[in-house]
Amino acid sequence: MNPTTEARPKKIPEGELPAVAVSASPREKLEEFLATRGLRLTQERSAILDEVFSSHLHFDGDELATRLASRPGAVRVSRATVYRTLRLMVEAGLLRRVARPNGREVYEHDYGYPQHDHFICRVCGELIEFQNGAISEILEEVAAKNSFRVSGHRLEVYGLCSKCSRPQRRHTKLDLL
Amino acid sequence: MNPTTEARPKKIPEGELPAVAVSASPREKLEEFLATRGLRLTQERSAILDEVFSSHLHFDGDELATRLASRPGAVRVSRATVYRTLRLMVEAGLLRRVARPNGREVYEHDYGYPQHDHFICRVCGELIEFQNGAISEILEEVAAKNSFRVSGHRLEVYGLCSKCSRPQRRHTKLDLL
DNA sequence: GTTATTGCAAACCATTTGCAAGTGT
DNA sequence: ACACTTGCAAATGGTTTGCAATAAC
Repeated sequence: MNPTTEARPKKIPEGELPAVAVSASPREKLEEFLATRGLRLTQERSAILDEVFSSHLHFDGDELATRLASRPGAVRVSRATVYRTLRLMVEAGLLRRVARPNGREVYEHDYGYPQHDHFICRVCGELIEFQNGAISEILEEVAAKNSFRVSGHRLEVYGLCSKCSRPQRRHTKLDLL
Repeated sequence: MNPTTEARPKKIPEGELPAVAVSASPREKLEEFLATRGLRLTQERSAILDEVFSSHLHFDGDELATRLASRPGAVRVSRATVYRTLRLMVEAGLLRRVARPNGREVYEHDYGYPQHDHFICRVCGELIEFQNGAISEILEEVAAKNSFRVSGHRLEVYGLCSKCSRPQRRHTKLDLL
């Protein structure tokens, strides 16, 4: 019940990191986060962490659970725990949610990775990342005028990717929104 | 089964409308849309249309269904029909979906209303609209570089509204993402 | 030894859908 | 008459949660 920050190993200089400099590994970051909450780094959480950061791809809870289940010698992790842990990792600043037009919550790395947004193809559903500092700047300006304090944003740009905008377009069951 | 555009009353100059000029009422637009699809403007759809355009507020399917149910002399409209019609109205270009961080799909007018985006307060959940043409321009540029063909976007800017960023902040159960 | 954590299965919950009855043209 | 529509209730489907068993510190 002690509210002071007694357990805070290595004060990491957050905020203005140069878009590439990673001060600590995702694992360290997670450990730090868990410590400050009196939570534990269990085998399950560790396995999830490994799987999540094994590649820089977008994924959803279900996929992740399936991937974990198919790892040969690893700990079994229930779907429930996967979802619970994903929530933790979002709170810890390791992951970020990126909505997709079909109800599934899609995640991506948010730690040690520069801010970016996405193009989302209405046909094939592919996510294409892009970076543009001007957008954040504009948002800050507009926010100031509205006395709004920005802490983050989610920008989804819909349309057709180069593959799907070719002459002979195929029909896919994906035209929501 | 005739694919020609036989029923197209009043060719409306879409696209570059001056942000205020409304060429036809939402009802006309819906009728036109339904006609081209061989669909009907039923009492239920009509009632939903009225309710939807009775105020320029954001709403979700559930809310709308409840509102409709509480209208004294009006037709009863089932929840299922409300959802079905909302989908139609999105396709017709009358409504647009604006995601909210809690799973419910939020709608807003998209016809006769200028393109805009939203600030979303993490504390009170309020949606504040703002307009900024520069953002769309930037997106077009970046998209061109990525051979992506933009058809629309959804930008949600999270943070604190002026009310909630005052010194003594209250605690609310709303801190997702 | 506590207290946090997990797995399971059931619960959630907004939205969708099958189907038989009803309605618009 | 012939689709298109509706309402109802059941189904969906990703995500969450209650609870007893289990593991971490």
